Amino acid sequence: MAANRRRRFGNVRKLPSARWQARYLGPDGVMRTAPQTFATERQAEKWLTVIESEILRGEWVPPEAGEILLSDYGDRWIRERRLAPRTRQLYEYLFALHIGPHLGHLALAAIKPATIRTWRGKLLNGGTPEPQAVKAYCLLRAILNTAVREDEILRQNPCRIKGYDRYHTPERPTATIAQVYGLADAMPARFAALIIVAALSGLRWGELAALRRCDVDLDAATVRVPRKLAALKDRLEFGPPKSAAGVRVVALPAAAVEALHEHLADYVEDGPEALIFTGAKGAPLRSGNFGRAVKWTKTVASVGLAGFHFHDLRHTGNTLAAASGASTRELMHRMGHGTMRAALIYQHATSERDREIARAMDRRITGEGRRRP
DNA sequence: TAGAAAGGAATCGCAGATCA
DNA sequence: TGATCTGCGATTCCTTTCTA
Repeated sequence: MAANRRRRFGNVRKLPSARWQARYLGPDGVMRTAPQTFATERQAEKWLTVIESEILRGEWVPPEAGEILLSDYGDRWIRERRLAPRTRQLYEYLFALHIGPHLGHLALAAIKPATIRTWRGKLLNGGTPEPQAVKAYCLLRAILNTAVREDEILRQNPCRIKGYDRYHTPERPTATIAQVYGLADAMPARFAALIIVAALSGLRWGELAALRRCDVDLDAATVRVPRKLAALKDRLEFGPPKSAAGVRVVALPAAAVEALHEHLADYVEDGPEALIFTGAKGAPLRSGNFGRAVKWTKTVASVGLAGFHFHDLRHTGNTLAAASGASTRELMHRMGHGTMRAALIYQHATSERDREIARAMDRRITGEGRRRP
């Protein structure tokens, strides 16, 4: 029995201690020694066979790669990824609060599915809301996916636990017509029309804040949505809606036209470019200022809508349109959802049908005992 | 469907304007 | 002159939407 034998892959040799050592040349050209010695030659050869099979299957990773700490890798991942500032901000927050403190000290290779299960349990038991825990899990999975698929320093992603990436989102409330008008009445007068138009058009906050005189056609009872107003970190910016489908013309029920008519006369400056909805001093609306100006939390509670969000007015409009007979496709048009290519092709037909929906909404509004000053 | 990105809610602090 | 209001920026947290 030779103390140093040549093999097809790697080699084994007997050490002076009488134990056996295995070595092999990796696909990266680096000669590596097994992390442990073996009692018998057979055991050393078996170990080499396993390594060879990993290389042949394309599953081999440099053993030192998995020693990178998650804190370092995650930090670099967030820094080097092409992310929008807002998303980067979100990921940094999630990593710093939920991932780093619990798993940051671990080497990538040391993170196993069991580690993930324990970590999630700790988060939830520590009072982390489930949606937060899910977000943190999804971020960690994305980071480790890069380690597996792009950097090839991990063989498998330990974040592969069924159900950990989902959580139940409670359905948002909708208001009745009477509640919408009650809310409008409870608002400072200059914001009453905003509430009614928001509820009856289904427009997003940013779309409403960006509306100009030239976008509203009271005779045709339509409102055009060509842009949105986005509150960025350092400025307000007018831009196109979130997607091409967001650019649309929405038919308004007569109740919304009536509210807009009064609002335009009382609160909107002359000129086609004048913003429809502004603050008391004419500045563009910002959600923060609006909430404070109208004491939103208290006001919605006073009309029996505690916990109601401004965005829920959009859901209210959607629900009302649905109850008025709008199909899913028609609803998507009103809401400005993105996957409605066919609807855009048949834009004329959709516009006509949209007008019908607005009329049906009117009938429903009248039927529900509308009260308006 | 996963991953990514953006929108929105809520809140706080600061500074300037307004008013009694 | 001090109190209050308002606009604005920043931050954290959560939800929705888009794209590959």
